[in-house]
Amino acid sequence: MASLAPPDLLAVLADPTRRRLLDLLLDGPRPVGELVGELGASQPSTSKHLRVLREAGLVHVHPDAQRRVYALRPQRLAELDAWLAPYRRLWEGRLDALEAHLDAHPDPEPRRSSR
Amino acid sequence: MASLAPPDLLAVLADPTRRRLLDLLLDGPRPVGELVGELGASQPSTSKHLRVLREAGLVHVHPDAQRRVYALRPQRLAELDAWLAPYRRLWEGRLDALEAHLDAHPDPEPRRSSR
DNA sequence: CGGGAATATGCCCTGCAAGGCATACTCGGA
DNA sequence: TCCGAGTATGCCTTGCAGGGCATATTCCCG
Repeated sequence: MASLAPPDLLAVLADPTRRRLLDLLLDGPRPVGELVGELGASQPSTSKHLRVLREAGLVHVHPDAQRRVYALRPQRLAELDAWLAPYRRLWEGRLDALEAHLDAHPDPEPRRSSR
Repeated sequence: MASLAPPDLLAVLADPTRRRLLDLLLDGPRPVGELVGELGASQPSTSKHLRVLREAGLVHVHPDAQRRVYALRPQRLAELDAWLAPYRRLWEGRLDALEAHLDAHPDPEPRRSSR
């Protein structure tokens, strides 16, 4: 089951600027102008990033006169959370002990080259 | 080599091939050869991706003769989980009302002239 | 109506990441 | 000691993402 429908999501989140945008939106919806200000990026650049976020379903826009108020849309991130699930079991469980063990022994008992 | 100051974790995960590698490793540690086989990618390419994963702290290598057995290292993913936390609260909680509201406004139409 | 504010788009340019190929390296076994 | 299996690396090329700039677009207001 491809819990992570569009691999896009991770790719979209790969950009620090976009993550910063999401962070800013954590405080609540904001018009582009404000985002531009706090971001320090140019307005066109910001708009483009917002578009990417919008197309990824990570934000939502709500027109207010000539303004566009962007708001967070966290649902999509639930998919990321789902993708993470199988791994979470690993880092949460006692497997960590095994991991630590391996980490401490870069070169344990050599095995036979049997296949 | 900075183990504690990894390259953008999300940037590393942005690559589908690398995610596929992680997925494969969910089943347990494997030598490069096997990974190459199941991945369908070339050996050099696979090795490069593994390197990126390794430098990001997402996998761990354990030499076995001329083989390199790669294993998952989920800890780093916990960071991603942590990053996700503030958003999780949103999609899990009381924001449902807002979401419902947003749902009533199909916004993702770029071209909308019916005003 | 015209002007101006707020935002989106299109185009161009640059840097970087990913793939392919050949090759260097490192073991273990005969 | 030499050979071959298994893996890493270096170099080159290409496609694409992101930034900047100018401009189109859409709206409010006087």
